Amino acid sequence: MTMPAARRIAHLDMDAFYASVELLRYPELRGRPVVIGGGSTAQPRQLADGTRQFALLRDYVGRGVVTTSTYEARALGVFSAMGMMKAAALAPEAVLLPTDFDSYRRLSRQFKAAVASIAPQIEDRGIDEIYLDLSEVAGETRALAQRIKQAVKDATGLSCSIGIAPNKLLAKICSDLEKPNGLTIVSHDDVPARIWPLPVRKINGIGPKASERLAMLGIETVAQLAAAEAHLLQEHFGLNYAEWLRRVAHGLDERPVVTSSEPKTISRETTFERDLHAKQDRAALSGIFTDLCTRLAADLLRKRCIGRTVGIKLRYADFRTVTRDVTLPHATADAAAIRRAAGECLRRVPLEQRLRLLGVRVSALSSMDEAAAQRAAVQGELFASL
DNA sequence: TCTGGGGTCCTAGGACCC
DNA sequence: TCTGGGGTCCTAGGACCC
Repeated sequence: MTMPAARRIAHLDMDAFYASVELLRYPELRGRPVVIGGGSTAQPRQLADGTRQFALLRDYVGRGVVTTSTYEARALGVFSAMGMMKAAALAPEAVLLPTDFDSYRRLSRQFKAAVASIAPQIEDRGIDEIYLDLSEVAGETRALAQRIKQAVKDATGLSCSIGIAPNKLLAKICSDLEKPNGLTIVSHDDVPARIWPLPVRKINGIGPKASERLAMLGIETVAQLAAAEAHLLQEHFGLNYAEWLRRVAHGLDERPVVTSSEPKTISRETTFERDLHAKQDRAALSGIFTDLCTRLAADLLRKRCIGRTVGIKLRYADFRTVTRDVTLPHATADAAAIRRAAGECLRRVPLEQRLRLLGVRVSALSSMDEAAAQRAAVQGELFASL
């Protein structure tokens, strides 16, 4: 029997990415707690003496959340996804900056291009992280990782953390172990010593709900998960998830590094500054709804996509979320067609309660250009048959 | 000091078809 | 006309991730 060759997989994660990009632009903020996000639009003001004046977190009012924070802000308890008002209570003196996605995307392209020049097998996992398959790349592992880190630094001025392991599961866990500017290499034999002591929450795919339920079974570490009775996990999590839990607890994961993929859904949503009522705020709501459809149609066009299923999402004041969708006879990217279909969906949902969020979504996507080519081919056949 | 916006994947029931 | 088994599509909700 032949065993497949062991793989060499890396996970590369940029350190506090958005915040670090902002520090490139505003170096005087180094060492200070800085928070990005909150839907804030306030740009720093240039003063007459050449210095800049920044907004402070304590002056924030609104319902935004923290997108990223510097390590100094994290030391004060401010983390991603935390409500800004809560963050302001913890770190009133922290500097508040608005998000600037255009800059982050530009730096993202730069670091990925730098990595690709050394290791071309890249799986995109969002703006600030990637997986790499290094199995076919020459070089001793640590030296290779150092080269990649240096290439990222040279291209962007930013640091990253890299984990290298036989699979994506372990590489992802590793990249987090020595952050920031980390480099962690783990083999399968290291799993008991390096992975088992960690809380189960460190596993990508075990979120707040699952870790809560595991804790109720007395399972808090990966070691305890690895030692858990199979039937106990099956009772509480079902056959598939229980089997997955058992495998990841032993560090097993065969997923390939996927170097290209097509989008499945494209969506736009917005949380209102204050909760809106379908009747009293009908005009405002209608304007927002149409605007979402217009922006969504523009996104579809930019990505050369059309979609056959149109859906809405709404969130009530009490945070309950409902969705409705409808599948059309033909795929579309047209704002008015999307608006009509989404309007039908909206009519199927109760609207007595106030709303805090409205979203529009298009799925069952296909390529605009392939669809056009197929229409042309069909027309050609028709013509030829005449 | 209540909780953004953009995604992916999974489950589960019902319709519908053979 | 009392009841199958498999497959696919559609819809709704939820967990999770960045």
